[in-house]
Amino acid sequence: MGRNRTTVTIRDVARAANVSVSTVSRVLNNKDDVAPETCQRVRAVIEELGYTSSLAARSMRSRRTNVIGLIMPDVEDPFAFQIMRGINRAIAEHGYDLILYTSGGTKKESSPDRERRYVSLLNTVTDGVIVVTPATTTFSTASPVVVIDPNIDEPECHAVIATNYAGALAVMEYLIGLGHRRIGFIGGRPELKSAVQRLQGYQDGLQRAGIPLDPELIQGGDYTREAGFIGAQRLLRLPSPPTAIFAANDQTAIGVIQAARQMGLEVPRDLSVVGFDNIPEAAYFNPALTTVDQSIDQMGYMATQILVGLIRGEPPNGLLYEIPTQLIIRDSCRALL
Amino acid sequence: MGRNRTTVTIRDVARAANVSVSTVSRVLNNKDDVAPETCQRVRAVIEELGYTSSLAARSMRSRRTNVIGLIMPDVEDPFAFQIMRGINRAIAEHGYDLILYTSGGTKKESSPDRERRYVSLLNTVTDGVIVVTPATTTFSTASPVVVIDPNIDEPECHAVIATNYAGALAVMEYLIGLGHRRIGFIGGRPELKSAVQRLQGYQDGLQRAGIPLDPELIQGGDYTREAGFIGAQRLLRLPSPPTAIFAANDQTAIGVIQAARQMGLEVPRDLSVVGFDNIPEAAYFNPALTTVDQSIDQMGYMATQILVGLIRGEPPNGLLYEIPTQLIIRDSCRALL
DNA sequence: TTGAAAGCGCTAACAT
DNA sequence: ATGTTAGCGCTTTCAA
Repeated sequence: MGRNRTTVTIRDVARAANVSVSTVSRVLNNKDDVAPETCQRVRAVIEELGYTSSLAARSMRSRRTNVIGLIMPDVEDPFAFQIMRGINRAIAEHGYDLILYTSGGTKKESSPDRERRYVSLLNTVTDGVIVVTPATTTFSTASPVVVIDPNIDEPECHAVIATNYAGALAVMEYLIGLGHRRIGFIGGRPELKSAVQRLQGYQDGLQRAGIPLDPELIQGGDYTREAGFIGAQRLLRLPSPPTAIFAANDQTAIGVIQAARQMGLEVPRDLSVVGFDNIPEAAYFNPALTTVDQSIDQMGYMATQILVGLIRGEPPNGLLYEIPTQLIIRDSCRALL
Repeated sequence: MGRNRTTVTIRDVARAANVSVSTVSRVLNNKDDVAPETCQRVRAVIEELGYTSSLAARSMRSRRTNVIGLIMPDVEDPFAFQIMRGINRAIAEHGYDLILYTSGGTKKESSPDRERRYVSLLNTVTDGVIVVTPATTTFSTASPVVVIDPNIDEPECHAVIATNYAGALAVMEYLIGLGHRRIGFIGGRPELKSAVQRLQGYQDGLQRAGIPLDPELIQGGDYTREAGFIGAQRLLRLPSPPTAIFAANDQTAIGVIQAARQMGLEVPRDLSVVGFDNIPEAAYFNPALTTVDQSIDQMGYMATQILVGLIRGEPPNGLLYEIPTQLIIRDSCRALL
C-alpha cells in the first residue's frame, strides 16, 4: 500500500506526458519509432518525476536486464574480494551492472541446493550468473551460468579453473633448484580440490627430484593464517626442521612468516617461504613472500568475459577455461647452493 | 546436461501437485491454512522440480522480499570490503539476504542522480537500502534508506557517521603527549568531509597545545598509498623533518612507512606514524602502525541494525548515529620525553 | 507514429 | 482447506 504512494511508475510518466505507457516504454528502450518531439517530452517528464523503471517488473517481462549476477560463498574472504576486482573490470568494459547476492540466512541447506536456489533467484533479475567455488555445476536455468574454481572434477557448465597442480609443481622445482632438500608443506582445506592438487604437486615435485617424502614435513591446514602459524611452529620445532616451507595459500604463508619471526627466525635469511595464491595485500606487506600468482582477479575477469559472450550468443570454444599460474619470485628465497 | 532448460514456475508446481497456484503460494509462504497432507505433497513436487520462486515476480507483488540492498561507490576499495563485513554480520543475525549493486557503466552521471537511480532500482527488489558515502541524502522511495558516512553536512535521512574530528584530536593529543612537537600531516581527498575534519583536528590539536602551525608540515593527499609515499618523502627531506607523521588514513600511513623505510629510517625508532582508519589487513602487517580505529565494519553493522529496525517499523531515536573512534596504540610510537 | 491489450510469475483478496 | 481472480509495472504484439 505504501508503495504506490511514493513510487513513480511508467503510468505516472505516461499520464504526465500525455502519451500511452507503450510510448514511454519505447522511449525507455530507445526504440527508433518514436517522434523526436514526443521522445523529448517524455524524457523531460522522466527527468522531472525522477522516474526509474522497476528492475523487478522489467526483468519479469523481458529477458534483458543488463545486469550480471554473482554468487559467493563468503564475501568476507579476501579471495572473494579479489575476484570481484576482476569482475568489476570486465563489467565496466561491457557496460553491465553487477549484483552480488549473499545470504545471511541459515547454513543448514546443503551447498549444491543452496547454490542452485541462489542461481535461480538471481536469474530472475539478471542476464547471467557467475558462481564462485560451487559444489555443483548443474543448474537448470534459462540464462547462462559460469562458475569459477568449481570443486568438481568434471564441470558440466562453463567453468574458469586454475592450474593448481602445475603451479605447485613449479614451486617445488623452484625451491629444489635453489638447493632445498627439506621442504615443509602446510595444506589447505582437504575437502577442496585445490588443496588436494597442491599437495599432489608437492609430493610429485619431491618424487621427480628423487627426494624421499617425509610425512613429518606435511602439516594439515585450512587456508587460514592460524593454520600456517601452528603448522610452521610444529615444522620448525622438528629435530631436523625444513629450510623452506610451501604454504597452501597466501594466508597460510603469512601465518608461517609470523611463526618464524616469533621464533626468532628471519625470513628469508633463516627460512624460505612460498605461498600459493597472490593477494596483493598480503604480498605487499611481505616482500619476503614468494607466491604463485593464481591471478585470482583474472579468473573473475575471464568468467565475466565468457558470460558476456554466452549472453550475446557467442559460445566459447570449450567448456573449461584454464588460468595459468605464474611463479612470482621476489628475490626472497634463500639459495642453498 | 540439464542446462538451459526453461524456468520452472509456480504453475508447473501447481499442475504437478494437482493443486492451484494459490495453494502452492501458501505453502511457499508458510501459511497455516494448508492441509498437512497437501503441504507435504507440494513440497515434494517443489523439491523434485527444483523450483525457486522468482525474486522479480515476488517483489513485484508483495512488499516483503527479505533482502537488503547495498550500494557502494567503489567495490574495489578496502573500505568497502570492511563495511561489507559488518553488514554481513548483521544480516546473518536477522536472517536477511543481501544484494550489492554496482555499476560498471558510465561515470558520466552526477553522483546524486546516480545514487538516487540505484536506490530506486534496488528498491524494487529489496526491503530497504544502505548507501555508502553518498553525495546526497534525499531519496524518494517507499522503503527505508540508511546512509553510511555521507558527504553531506546535515544528512536528511538516517545516517551512520564517524567522529572524524574527535579522532584526529585524539591522535594529536597522543603524539603531543609523547613529546612530539614537529608533527607532519598528510591529507585525504579534500572534497570529502572526512578529510576536512581530520585536518581540522590536526590543526586544532596543535593549537590547543600551543604549538605553532608550520604549513610546510602539511602535505596534500587523496587517501592512497602513493600520496603517503610522496608526502612522506617531502616531509622527511625538509631541513627540519617531523618526528611523527599523522596520515589521513591507513593506506596513506602505509605509504609513509614505505617511504621512511626506503630512506633508511626505521619505524617507529626514527619516526612515529599514526594512521586514521583501521583496516585489519594494513595493521596486521604493520605492527609499527598506530591507528585510529574508526570501526568501519561497525558502521556497516549499525547501519544494518537501523535499517532492519526501520523495515520493522521501529524507528530509532534520531536521524544520526555516531560511531566513536578509538585510538589503538600498538606501542609503536616513539616517546620523546 | 502511437495506443490498446495481453500477459510475465507471483500474492492476496474474495469465493467456495 | 482450497480455488478463482485481479492486478503489481513493465514489454510487446497487434491495430489504428
